Amino acid sequence: MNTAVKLSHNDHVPDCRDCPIRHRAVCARCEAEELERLEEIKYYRTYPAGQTVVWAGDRMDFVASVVSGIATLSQTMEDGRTQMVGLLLPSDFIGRPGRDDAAYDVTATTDLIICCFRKRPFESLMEKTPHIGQRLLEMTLDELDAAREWMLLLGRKTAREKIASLIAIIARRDASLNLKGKDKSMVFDLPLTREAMADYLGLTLETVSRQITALRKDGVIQLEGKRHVTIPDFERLLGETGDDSDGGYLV
Amino acid sequence: MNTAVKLSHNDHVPDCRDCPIRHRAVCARCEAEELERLEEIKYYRTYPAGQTVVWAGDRMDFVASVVSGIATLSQTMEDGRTQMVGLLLPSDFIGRPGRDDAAYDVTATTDLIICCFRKRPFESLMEKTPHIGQRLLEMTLDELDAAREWMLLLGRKTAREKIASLIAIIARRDASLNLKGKDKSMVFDLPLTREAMADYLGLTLETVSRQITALRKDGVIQLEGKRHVTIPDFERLLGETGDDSDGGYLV
DNA sequence: TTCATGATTTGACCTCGATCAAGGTCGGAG
DNA sequence: CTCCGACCTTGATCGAGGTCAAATCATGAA
Repeated sequence: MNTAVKLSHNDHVPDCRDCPIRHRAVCARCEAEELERLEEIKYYRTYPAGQTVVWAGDRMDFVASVVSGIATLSQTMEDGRTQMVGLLLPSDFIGRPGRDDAAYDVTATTDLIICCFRKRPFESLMEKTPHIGQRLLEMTLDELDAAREWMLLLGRKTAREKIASLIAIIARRDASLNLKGKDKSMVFDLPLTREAMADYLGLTLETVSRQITALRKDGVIQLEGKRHVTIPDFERLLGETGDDSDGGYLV
Repeated sequence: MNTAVKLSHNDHVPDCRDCPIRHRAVCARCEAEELERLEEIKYYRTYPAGQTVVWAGDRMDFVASVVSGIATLSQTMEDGRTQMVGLLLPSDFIGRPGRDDAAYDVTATTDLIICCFRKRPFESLMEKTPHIGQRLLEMTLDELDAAREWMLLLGRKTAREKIASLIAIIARRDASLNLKGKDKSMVFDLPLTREAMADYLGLTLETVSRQITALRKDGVIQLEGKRHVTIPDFERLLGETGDDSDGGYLV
C-alpha cells in the first residue's frame, strides 16, 4: 500500500532498523557488538501482496521482524471458517523462540519486507544477551493485551462497533507510524480487503460492507473509492466503538 | 481445588511450589539463593469464591501466582457487557511486570490462594536473574497462543461448538492437573457458573444452559446435578468442538 | 477498446442466538 | 422444618447478522 512513506521516514537507517532488539538503550559498545552478531545471522525476504509467508504447521527455522508492509496471522477450521488472530505492522515480531512449527498461517496483505534471523543462532544469542529476551517479553505482553482487547471485540461488540473499532485501530496506528499531529482530521488507506476485515472482526464480508456504508451515510467516516478513508471527527468515531473514551488499543 | 498432586510432585519444596520461576532447572546452589531472595518478598493471600481480587484500573503493587483455586480476568464495557479474557488455574501468573495498574478485573471464582511478590523487588530480582524473565516469556507466549485459540472460538464457532470446546478445555486441564490415565472416561466438576461460562464464550447464560442441555440429551456429556460432568467419550466431544483432531489447547 | 477477474455493494430471505418472562432446584439461615 | 436467595432451566418471540444471489466497479491483460 503506502510503504513509500515508511521508507522515507526511516531511510537514514537502511538496515534492520526495526529489529525488536534495537529498541532498548544499551551502551554504544555493547550495541555495536550485538549488531555485529546479528548481522551474521540475518537476511531479508520480500513477498508480494497476497502471498503466504508460512502455513500453519510448517517448519519455521527463523524468526523475523516486519520491516515494511503488513502481514496477518490467521487460523482456519476444517470447513474453511477463518479467523485472523494477529495483525503485524512494521517493527512487529514474527515467530516464537522455542517452537519449531508455525502455529498460524502468516500472509502478506500488502507487499511485505521482513528481516529474518536464523532461529538457532537467534536463540543462543538470546541466552547470551538478556535484554533481547526482556524486550521480547515486553512485546509479547503488549500483544497479549491487544489480543484481550480483541477478544472483547469478538465476544461482545455489535457489527457496527466492530467496524468502528477496527477503523479506529488502523487510524491510530497509522497516525503513530506517520507521526502526524494529534487531532487533525485523519486520512489514510485501509490496508485490508473487506474479506480480511471480516476475518479480523468475526463477521462476513457482506456485513462489513453494509456497516461501512452505514457509517459513511451517518457521516462518521468519508470514503473516496473503496479504500481511502477520511475521519472528520475522531472522537465521534470513538463514540461508535463502545469503548470508554481514551481506551488503549495496542493492536 | 486439587493441589495435592502438585504437592507430591514438588513436596521437597513445601513453600511457594507454584512460583513460575521454579520451573526451570538451575544448579542447587543458585536455586537456594534465589529461593531465599524470593522468601523475602513474598506473602500469601486468600479470597473466598466470588470475591474480586483487584479491579481494572486499580493500582497493583504485586505480581502473583495462583496456588489453588481458579481466578478469572475480565473486561466490562460501560453498559455492562462483559467478556472474560483469562482463566487462571494453579501455577498461572497474575500481573504484569512494568505496569502499575491492573488492566482487567481479577475475580476468584472458587476459593482462591495466591502467592504474591511485591512488585518492585520482583522486578529487580528479574533483572538479576535472567531465567525468571525467560520463564515468564515462555508463559506469556503460551498465554498468547491460548488467547488466539480463544479468538477463533469467539469469532467463528457456533454456540454448541463453543460449549463443547470449553468443556474439553476444562476436562483436559483437569486431567493434566490430576495426572489421570488418558482415555478413561473423564469425570469432573465445572468450576464456573453458567454466567461465567457465558462470559468466557461470548454468549448469554440462557444459551449456555440450552446448549448444555442439548449436549446432554445427545449423550455427548452426562450431568449429575448442575455441575458434575462425565464425558463418556472424549473423542466424541472433540468432534463437537469444530477443531481438527488433536488441537493443542493451552488455556 | 474489450474482456476477464477480483473486489465491492446491494437486495431478499432466513437462522441462530439474544431478549424477556416464568418456573424450578437446592443449600443454608433462622 | 420453612423460607430465601442464588443458580439454573425452559418457553415464546424478535432481530442482528448470515446466506445466497445478482449487479456494479476497477484494473490490467490482450
